[in-house]
Amino acid sequence: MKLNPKTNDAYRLLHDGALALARAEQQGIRLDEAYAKRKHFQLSKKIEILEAKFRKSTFCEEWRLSIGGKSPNIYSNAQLSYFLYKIKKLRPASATQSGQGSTDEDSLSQLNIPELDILLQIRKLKKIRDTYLEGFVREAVDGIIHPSFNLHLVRTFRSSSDRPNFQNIPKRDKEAMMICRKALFPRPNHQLIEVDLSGAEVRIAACYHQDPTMIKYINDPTADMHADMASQLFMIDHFDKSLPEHKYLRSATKNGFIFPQFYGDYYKNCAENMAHKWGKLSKGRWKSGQGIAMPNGSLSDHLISKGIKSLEAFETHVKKIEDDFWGRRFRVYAKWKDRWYARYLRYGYVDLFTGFRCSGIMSRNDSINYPIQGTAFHCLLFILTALDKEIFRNGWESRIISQVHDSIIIDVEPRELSLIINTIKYITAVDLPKTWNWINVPIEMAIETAEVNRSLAYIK
DNA sequence: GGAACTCGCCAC
DNA sequence: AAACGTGGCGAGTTCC
Repeated sequence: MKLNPKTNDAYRLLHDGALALARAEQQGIRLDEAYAKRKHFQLSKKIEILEAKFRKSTFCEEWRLSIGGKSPNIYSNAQLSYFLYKIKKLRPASATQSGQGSTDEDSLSQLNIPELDILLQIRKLKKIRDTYLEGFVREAVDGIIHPSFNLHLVRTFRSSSDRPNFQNIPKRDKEAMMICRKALFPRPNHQLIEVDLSGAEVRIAACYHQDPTMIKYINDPTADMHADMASQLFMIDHFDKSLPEHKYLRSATKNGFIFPQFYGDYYKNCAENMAHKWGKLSKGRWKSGQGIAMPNGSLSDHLISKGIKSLEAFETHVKKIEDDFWGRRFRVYAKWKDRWYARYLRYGYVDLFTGFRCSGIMSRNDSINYPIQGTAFHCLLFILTALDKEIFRNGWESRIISQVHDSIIIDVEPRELSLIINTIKYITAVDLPKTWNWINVPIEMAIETAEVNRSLAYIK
């Protein structure tokens, strides 16, 4: 891509940011190599056993015969797709970009073939072993990993990371998270901490569109956008966050409706995902007792009692809520999106508050998303750079070691912990809005810490 | 034998 | 009118 900072300030941010990130790269992260190799071995054993089990199955035997008695390559999705959808003539749940029947996790599990679950288990373990553990060991020099952080590769002016990529280490899946993150340590007698720009993109978006409803949600600690939308989408009369069922639907709404809507998704996808992926409801007409549990019965019973009896009816319902979301609740935001895209069509570029310019061919969603993503990252980079400067100015031992778009990971000398935290808070609350006066909502950093000598798996 | 592709899957 | 944004990487496959 063409790097196109428009102003001297934009150039300075990248220059100073690159120096700070270079120091993080040079510092690196300690790898417990013996652990990584031990885990690698254990995973190989497990994979071997699962593979043997799979190869003994009638399903695999059928597959073998279908290709003339050759041993199938169980890691070839092309072969698997051919066997499932051309030989066995099963109906693929979805298609890949090139139109082939898909063999991703969602599609395979919908076929309800027990042997395929073994295959999915193998895939998961191989991902952990080959991408993460093997990558860590391959890239370590004298027991230290030095990942690269790039500022010049991403269309939105975010960063990327490689050799190894330190921005996609498993976190959500508990098992994968523990195996991978237990390999990574601070220097001896130090502790790892992670500071996170909370709701970075939503807040930065608000600086652009200045929607009063959104600004209220951000400023009012008692307001809860996700809960409000969950109540509306699932027709919950009295939302109660202390009920696990309501808490689950709140998180489903956040990840299945609100964020996708902000990225430019539309009601049909949202409705399908909310019903199927999160609500565990079938396609078509619903029966009693289906879906996830609710305080009184199942989700299907609850929705049927509200007059929504099928996925199609739910889609219509979600469409109405989407119209309300953009047409009433966040209408200022919606109007900003229209104006913003119109301006891109007219000029062929969009400018960021931070002095960068995104140009080139963009979709409507791109033209809206890029500046928000980029600007949110620039806030993080500003904080990271200023913190790095303070660390060296004061001669502290603590070191920034990594960064993941809206968070910074620091290897902290325990006696400096409160100095580091106070410095970050000051930079975020005072220096940042003073430097960039277009910031008109509070920007906050949340801090999580691990105890001394504990791995990245224990940050909380 | 390597470049470029597809697919799947990890993160934000 | 159209319809989810950004990356990196491993394995398999295709092309030259």
